[in-house]
Amino acid sequence: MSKELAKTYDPQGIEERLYQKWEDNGYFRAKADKSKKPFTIVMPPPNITGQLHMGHALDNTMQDILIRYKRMQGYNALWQPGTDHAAIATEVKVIESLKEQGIDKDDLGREGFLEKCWDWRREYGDRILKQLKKMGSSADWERERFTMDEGCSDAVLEVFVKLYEEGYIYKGSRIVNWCPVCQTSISDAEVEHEEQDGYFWHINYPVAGEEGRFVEIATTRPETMFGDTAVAVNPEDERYQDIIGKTLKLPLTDREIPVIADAYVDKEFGTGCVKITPAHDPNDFEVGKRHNLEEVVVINDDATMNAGAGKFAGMDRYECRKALVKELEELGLLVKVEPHSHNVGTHDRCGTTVEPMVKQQWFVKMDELIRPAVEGVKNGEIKLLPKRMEKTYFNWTDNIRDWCISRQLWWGHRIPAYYCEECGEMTVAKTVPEKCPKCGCVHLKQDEDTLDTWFSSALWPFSTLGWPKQTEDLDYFYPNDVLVTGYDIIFFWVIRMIFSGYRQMGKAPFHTVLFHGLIRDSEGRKMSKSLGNGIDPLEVIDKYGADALRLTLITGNAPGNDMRFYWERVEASRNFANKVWNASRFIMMNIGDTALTVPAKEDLFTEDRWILSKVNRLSKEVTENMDKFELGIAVQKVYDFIWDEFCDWYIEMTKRRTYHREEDPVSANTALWTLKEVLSQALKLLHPFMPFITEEIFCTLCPEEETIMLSDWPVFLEERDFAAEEARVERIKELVKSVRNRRSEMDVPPSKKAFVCIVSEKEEIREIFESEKEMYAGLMGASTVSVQADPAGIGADAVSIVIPDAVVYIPLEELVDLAKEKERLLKEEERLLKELARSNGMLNNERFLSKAPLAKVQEEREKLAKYEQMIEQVRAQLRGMK
RNA sequence: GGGAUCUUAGCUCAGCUGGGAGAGCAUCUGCCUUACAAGCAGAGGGUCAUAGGUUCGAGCCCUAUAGGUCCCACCA
Repeated sequence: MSKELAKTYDPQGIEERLYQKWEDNGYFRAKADKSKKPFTIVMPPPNITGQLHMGHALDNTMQDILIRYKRMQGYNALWQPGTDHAAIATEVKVIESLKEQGIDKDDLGREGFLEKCWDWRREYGDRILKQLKKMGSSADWERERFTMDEGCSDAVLEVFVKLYEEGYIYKGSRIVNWCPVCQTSISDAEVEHEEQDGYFWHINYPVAGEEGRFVEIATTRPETMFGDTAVAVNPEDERYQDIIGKTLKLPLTDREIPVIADAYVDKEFGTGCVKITPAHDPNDFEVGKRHNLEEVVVINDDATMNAGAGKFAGMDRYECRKALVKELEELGLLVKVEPHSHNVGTHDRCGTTVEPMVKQQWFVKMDELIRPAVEGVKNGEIKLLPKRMEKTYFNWTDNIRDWCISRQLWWGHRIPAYYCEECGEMTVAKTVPEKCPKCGCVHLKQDEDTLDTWFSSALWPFSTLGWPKQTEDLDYFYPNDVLVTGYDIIFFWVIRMIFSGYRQMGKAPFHTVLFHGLIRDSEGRKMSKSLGNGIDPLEVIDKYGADALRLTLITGNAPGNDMRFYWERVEASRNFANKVWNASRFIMMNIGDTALTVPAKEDLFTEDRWILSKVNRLSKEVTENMDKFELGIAVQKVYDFIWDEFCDWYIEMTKRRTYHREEDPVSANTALWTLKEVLSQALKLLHPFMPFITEEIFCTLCPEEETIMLSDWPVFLEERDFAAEEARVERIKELVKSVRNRRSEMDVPPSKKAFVCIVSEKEEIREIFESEKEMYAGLMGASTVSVQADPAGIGADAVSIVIPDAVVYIPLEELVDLAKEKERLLKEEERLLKELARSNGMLNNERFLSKAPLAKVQEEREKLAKYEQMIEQVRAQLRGMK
């Protein structure tokens, strides 16, 4: 392969080619292999209705980073992908698309409609997975699963029947959240509460048999009055003691309802009298149960009023409200109307105001099932990151309510309950019973309802591995290791996976849950279709490449925090990619066809040891942060190393050697070898974050290697730790920076090379600056450097710079202004005096000396000595000027 | 109503167990130095929301206040 690279990094073309290579070579595959340690992540299955959005991009980037990292560490890393049938979301989409073709769902019938859903799934089901590939996702695609495929459906049946037989699943009449538009019940988790402005209508209910006496109730939903079966007051409320037990005439009807006493009523709120509508309000439902009240349903499934509403029958609930209020007003029963804002439940899918309805539904009894899931997090078997998510988690588990799992939809797993058409007996079984076990009748009808989509995703960590079959994969890859997901589905999904894992497998599904936040737009708003502020990750990839997008999503963000998306940040990431590209290009250009040999240890220059030591420790720090799931910190360290240390210093330091290789081939070989060595280490550390560019460079740099993906993750090596050389280079950097700074301040053109003289009384300091001259002279624009013990021979017109343990002189006759020099030195003295005061203040503090750690005190003493020495030098300079 | 979280440079955010405030972008100055102008060198810019407290020492821990965001919740 040629070692020529283009001048700027162009991700187009490269990414697709490399991805193809990875897939073709089966690098993503994971096979159960007892000789290796497994590392497993299951991908949160995206909906088959989905298009890649920033949330997916972030979620999958994080998973891919972890998987690639572990794979390089030698783990058998499985990233299990798949998609979710997304019951209601898909059904809505399919209905919409049918409508465009002028087809009505009901005309198709159940079978016909399901066919259309499967068509949809075939057409769009893996669209999003293809998009995920563009991100560089290294999932084992051959294992792709679908929540409604045969195996996953088996798992659903198995769990349903088991939980039913164990008594955890029951069918019952309860108040459920009903969506009148989607015409299905929904679980509590699917209800979003929003503050809405409404009214409080005060209505008089006449007391039966007592002409002219009324009870004033206050309601936000007057139309439900047709379903009232009582009015309740607080038993302690002295205002109403005398009417408890009396009867009221329900206006506009011929019904009479009792006044009951129930502690649920708040005396202070409203009028202290509450109309009770058991069929249309969850609280009233409870009150009704306590007082044996009738449940009168007055609203239809489509939110129109039924016959119970008398002449308002057939009207929409809100139309009825309007007409009813008008009528009450005319009758003189409307006392007043107050503005009132209150929380209204809406369906998270369609935004429709939820109607509480009494319905026969299927539920999972949660109180007992949730216990191991609570225990598992409490005892640390499962860690939630960041830790604060545990509070959210417990907040939910502590207030757990039974889970309504039936949906009045067609697309989904149909509930395996069968009813005898003769005697009505219900049988729950995995397969259709041949006959009714009670009466023997052979005509059985399956329950019309399907299951909540989360019922199947709750089983995802093990259903994807073959459960309920006891497969080798299941044995090897379960439990999974890490789950990566957004904190927004902690209730929907995470909790349900955890309790299902404990219940069905006897083990937690994973040991760590890594939560990430939301990606917002540049103004901090949620990205949403309705706002039209979403940024398409595919567009970002087209413009800047997948690596740049990945880097953008990972940097500068702490786990669990939301982040804002800025194009400028992508540009910065792209610039980094280009930097890496060009540094590599430079190195490869210099290596050319040279055959490099491993240098003898004594041939390594100070700077070689310094950078080797730096990258060595970098690998340790990156590994530590990866293990803590601090991906942002990990990649930041790699970024800083490559740009600030490797490119800005080391590469510059090697130029004098690589440019004059014929003069000293050994030195050039050592430099080139070190450049290559450090670059490949850095590329490996960067690979999980930026897989494409690192692969492209690595394979060009090391043609003998097949891929960076399967190379060994760098580990810290004691023999590559060069503390002394690091200290020497730090001294030199300090020197170079101060000289550059000075030159810039004095507007010395970079082209002007100057003589630099370094004066130090200390032998060991002189040794450093003397022996490393060649390394740094060019970096600070010096023509020649002289290192001496005293300032003899330096003219009074040289500028001086005080650095620790030395004074640097640069004769710049024509540019020197003595008055300014003096002013500058006085300023420097002032600065050092402040430092001295601070340091002395601490060291003179008895309590600091006695209480602070010894190392800290020592550190402070060293600083004090340094400042004292520097201020002495500054003063000596000032004295010399007089 | 309960809870979480945030407030750090002009902007977006890091700052993990308390020990002299950081990055990217933006701004200013000088450089097209044969890897990179998507770059190099240098500079400016912060009473770490406010008020108390704990501590030898607080951006970090505690309490209160103000403002923002989010989640949960059956007050009709």
